[in-house]
Parts: sequence; C-alpha cells; structure tokens
Amino acid sequence: MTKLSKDFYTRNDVVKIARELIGKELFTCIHGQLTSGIIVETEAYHGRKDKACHAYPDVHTARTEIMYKEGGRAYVYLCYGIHHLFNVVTNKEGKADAVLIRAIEPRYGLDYMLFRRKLTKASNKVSSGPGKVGQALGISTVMTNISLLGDQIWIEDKDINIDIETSTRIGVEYAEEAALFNWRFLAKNNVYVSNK
DNA sequence: CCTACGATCTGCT
DNA sequence: GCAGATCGTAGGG
Repeated sequence: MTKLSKDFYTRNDVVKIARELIGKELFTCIHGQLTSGIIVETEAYHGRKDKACHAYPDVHTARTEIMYKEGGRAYVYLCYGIHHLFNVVTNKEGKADAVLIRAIEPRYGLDYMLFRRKLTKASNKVSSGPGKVGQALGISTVMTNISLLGDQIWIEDKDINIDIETSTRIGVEYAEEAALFNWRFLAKNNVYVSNK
C-alpha cells in the first residue's frame, strides 16, 4: 500500500505539500463505491498568515476549527450554498494550513462519477473544478474532520511524474497582497484543470 | 435575531 | 460574457 502517511501531512510547508500533491491519486470509498482520480490542480492556504485563508487572522469557529487540528484530515466546507469543497489539512496542530483540491483526472469508477455529476458522457466537465471534484467523489460537508489515513478518503503515491505550472489562486482577489502569491499548482497541458 | 456574501457552476445570450 | 442559484458562516445589533 502506498497510502500517504501522517508524516507527509504534518510537515511545516503547505506550499511544498500543495506542489507534491500534483500527480497523487485521491480515493473515496463511500457507501461501498470506490472512485478515484489523479490530482491535477491544487492551491495552498497558509493559516493565520494568509489573507485568503478562512483562518486569517486567527479565526476560531466551528467551521475553521478543523483546520487548526493536526494535518492528515479533511476540511470540507460549503461554498456559494451549493458546492462542497475538499481540502487537505496539513502541518502541526494549531497552524491552520490546508490545500484545496481543485481538479482531478478520473481513474477509477468513472461511470459512478458521471452518475453523481448527472452527466452521460465522459469529458473534463466531470472534475475540472473544486465543486465538481466534491460532487464527483461524493464528498460533502458531513465528512469534514475525517482522517485521511482511514478507509473513506485517502491519497496514494503512484510515482507519477508530471510537469507542473504555477499561478495565482482563483477567486481570492479580495485578499490584497496574498492574492498575488503563486500558490496554485497545475499539471501542464492537462484538460482536467479548471477554466479561467 | 438579522444581514451580507462567498476558495463556484450552469445555462442562456 | 453574464446573471442567477442557494445556504451556511460570520459578524454585528
């Protein structure tokens, strides 16, 4: 088994982890249904130091409390009332770092992902954006805080090598200087990365 | 209690 | 290209 270990997630460099997650395979097994995809787009959010992060400057609420916990768990929240966005919590307890998974290239269980997405034919519409990833993999806010070392959501290293590009993060124009950080990572020339 | 708005997506023009 | 959907979260009264 090549499942990523707690040591991978608890390191003190969320930007590096966001880059390293490109090319890893994200799995969910929900109600017995196994689905997976290669991660092709991520964004790093750096806790209390990052104006784009929900925990900035030191916000402790029922929602954000999950990000302050030890790395290696899921942070899932509802965006625009509709979309369930999946993040990987990283670093030690108290830091509130997380990586948003923005796009995957489907691998296992494509038919079931199409069903969840209410689509009939395969295309990049299945998983080319953070809301789509959540829906395709069956992830919802009730799964926030679950361990990534368990058997519902986990990530495996398949030794895949991918050319990586960087850019500024999407949808965080309000975050002043933090909006300019090149903390978005994407697989070069991959059709499953999100638009814009 | 009440209000404003968001780490988005879709459908229509 | 743009408006509408849709509701939990956070902050203020």
